[in-house]
Amino acid sequence: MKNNENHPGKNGEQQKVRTLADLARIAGVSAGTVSRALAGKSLVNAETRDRIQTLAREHGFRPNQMASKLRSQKTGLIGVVIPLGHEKRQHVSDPFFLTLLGQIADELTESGYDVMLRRVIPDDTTDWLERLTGSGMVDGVIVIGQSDQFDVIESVAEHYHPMTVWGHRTPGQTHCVVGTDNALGGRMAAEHLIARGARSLAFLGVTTGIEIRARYEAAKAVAEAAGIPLVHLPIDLAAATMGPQLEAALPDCKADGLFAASDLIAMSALRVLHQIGRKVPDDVQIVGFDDLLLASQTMPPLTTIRQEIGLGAKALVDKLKARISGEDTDHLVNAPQLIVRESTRKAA
Amino acid sequence: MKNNENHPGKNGEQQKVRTLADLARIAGVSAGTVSRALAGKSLVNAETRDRIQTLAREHGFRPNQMASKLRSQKTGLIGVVIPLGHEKRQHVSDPFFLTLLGQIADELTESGYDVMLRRVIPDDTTDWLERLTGSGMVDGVIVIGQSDQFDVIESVAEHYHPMTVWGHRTPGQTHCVVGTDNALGGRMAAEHLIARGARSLAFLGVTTGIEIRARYEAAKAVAEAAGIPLVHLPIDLAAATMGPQLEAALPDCKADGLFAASDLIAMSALRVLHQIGRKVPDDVQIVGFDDLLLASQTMPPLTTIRQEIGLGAKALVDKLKARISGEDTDHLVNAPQLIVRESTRKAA
DNA sequence: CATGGAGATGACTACTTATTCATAATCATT
DNA sequence: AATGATTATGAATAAGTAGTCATCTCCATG
Repeated sequence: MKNNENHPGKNGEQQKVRTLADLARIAGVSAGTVSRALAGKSLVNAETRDRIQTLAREHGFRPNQMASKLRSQKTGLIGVVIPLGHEKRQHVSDPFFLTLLGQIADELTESGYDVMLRRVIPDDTTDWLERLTGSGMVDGVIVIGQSDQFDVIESVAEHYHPMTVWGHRTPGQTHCVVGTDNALGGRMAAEHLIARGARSLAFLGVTTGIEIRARYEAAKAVAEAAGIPLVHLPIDLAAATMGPQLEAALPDCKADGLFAASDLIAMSALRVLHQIGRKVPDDVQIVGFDDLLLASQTMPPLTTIRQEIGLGAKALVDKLKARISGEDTDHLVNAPQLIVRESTRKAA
Repeated sequence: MKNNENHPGKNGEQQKVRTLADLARIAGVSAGTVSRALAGKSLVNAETRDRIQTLAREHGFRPNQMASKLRSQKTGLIGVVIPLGHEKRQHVSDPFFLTLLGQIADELTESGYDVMLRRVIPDDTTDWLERLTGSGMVDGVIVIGQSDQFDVIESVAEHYHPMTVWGHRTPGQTHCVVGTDNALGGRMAAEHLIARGARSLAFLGVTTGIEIRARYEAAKAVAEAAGIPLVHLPIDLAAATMGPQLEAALPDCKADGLFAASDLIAMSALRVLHQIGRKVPDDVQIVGFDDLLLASQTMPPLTTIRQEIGLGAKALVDKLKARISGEDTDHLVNAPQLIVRESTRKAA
């Protein structure tokens, strides 16, 4: 036992307490006891426990989480990944994903987990997901959006269990998915536009992502069944680029019913339509998708297909927790909801 | 050397390779060599290194990050905290913070760091920040917004160096801050409104947060100097509640020049003004703050005070990296920029 | 007084990797 | 051929905590 521990020495200040062992020396107990005391275990004498906890507080000591996690083989960390396979310039700025992310973070925090956020641009690599699941860093993974990485996610899901994914349900898929019935949403939008008198439709949005493609295809089917044309304008989902694209595309577009892949696109379209002098909903009607908060704030307020973000976030987290404890989970495909506002006409 | 390695045995499948030692056994080298090989160190024979790396790939082996981080005493993790001291219902939904978060995540990813996202509602606890800095979990911390927690941040900054904060610069403060000159922004907004003919001003936004208070006070000073009244309408920053509040407050508000604490409030105000039949900018002019992407998409497009989010994110990360390597850093207070669009009148 | 049991604590080890130090092997030089 | 320099590798250790097991103390019971 060195003698510079008990009496602080000439410099007067005790060393910084960095480890359990440091605190143990000061408290006159063993490191093991300190560990138990700070964990609030009942195996330590209540008095000793209080003394140690007080001491820890005085010295501002907190156990090193890395060591704790390594030892206990639980990290308390959930990886949240946003793959940006298409739309490189989209960054994480997509308000729908961000809202979902926020709610997921809420739910995870509530459950005592921390969130490790990772944005990946898969590009040519296919191990972006493996790198996270195989790292021992996280107890589970939530993937926000499948982008164009369906196959990669699928192959990881075969051997990695604690993972849930926001996105589109494809029959027979392995990975546990929570999402919206995009086909139903697309159908609702097209049917609504047609019911309110639209005679020529346009779909605004790139269909690289599987979710948006499903919306497009469902709308297309409805239009064809009704004998109404539907053109596809591949507008970017990134806020920065969609504006110019719409300005280029809309003046030549003769459709009187627009179905936008997202509220953001719809909002931008509203502005462009206003600029080129087309009245909404009299000259042209428009339906968005998501029902973000801003959908009710546009002028005119936006008719849109609502996705239940809060429910989705809760389901993603609940199912993930179930899977972490080894259970199996069903998919969850929420029915979207048509929210009628003023960007489409009143019922005849 | 056990004999069940070379020929997989009756069960056919080789065991899962979980640790360096496992792989070392298979490769016929020591764990240390595997560690060096996978780290790409030059101390191993190139041929051996390739062989080990190939083997690792075949077995889908990745070193356990927790152990690695514990050993090397670097976590590669940056904590990003959003304190929500006021505005509990705001969640992380605030688009300005989310945009900033996205850009910060970009910058950190670029520098090889991972992001640990934590949303805290300090409420009555004062150790929300200590708990993160003292946990040994992160190499550094970025705090997005000071909320009403200036003192807590300040006290942590005294002993915890690798931290940068987005927010307001207060003379004499210890913690390294990056932000916008809010007073200048407030001044610019008020002066612009007055120059364009406004004769009675209103400020829309709660002033609990230090940044917004600075905007308000600067605008107030300008108004007083010009002999023009300025009323304060404490509108929530949360998207869900600001709408009803504006609907309640704006009809009775006689001001012909509105300065909104955020673009979101301004956008919501535009809608309410439209509903109650007041024309923008003819009857009433309005200036926002932030210059989010949506500011250019409103109708009419929004005159606003632009904050450079991209620059801010880059500065927060660059300064943090400098502080992690022990350097000291200056504050950075960016001058905001007046972006004139159509929600204010043309120059006379 | 001896035994049993409960309660409290310390010693030790596992978790997995990175690094240091020492050793072995190879090659060039005198 | 012997020495030194160089390279490659293994063994041992350290990072800090959590959990297991053994030990020790104390008190009650017979």
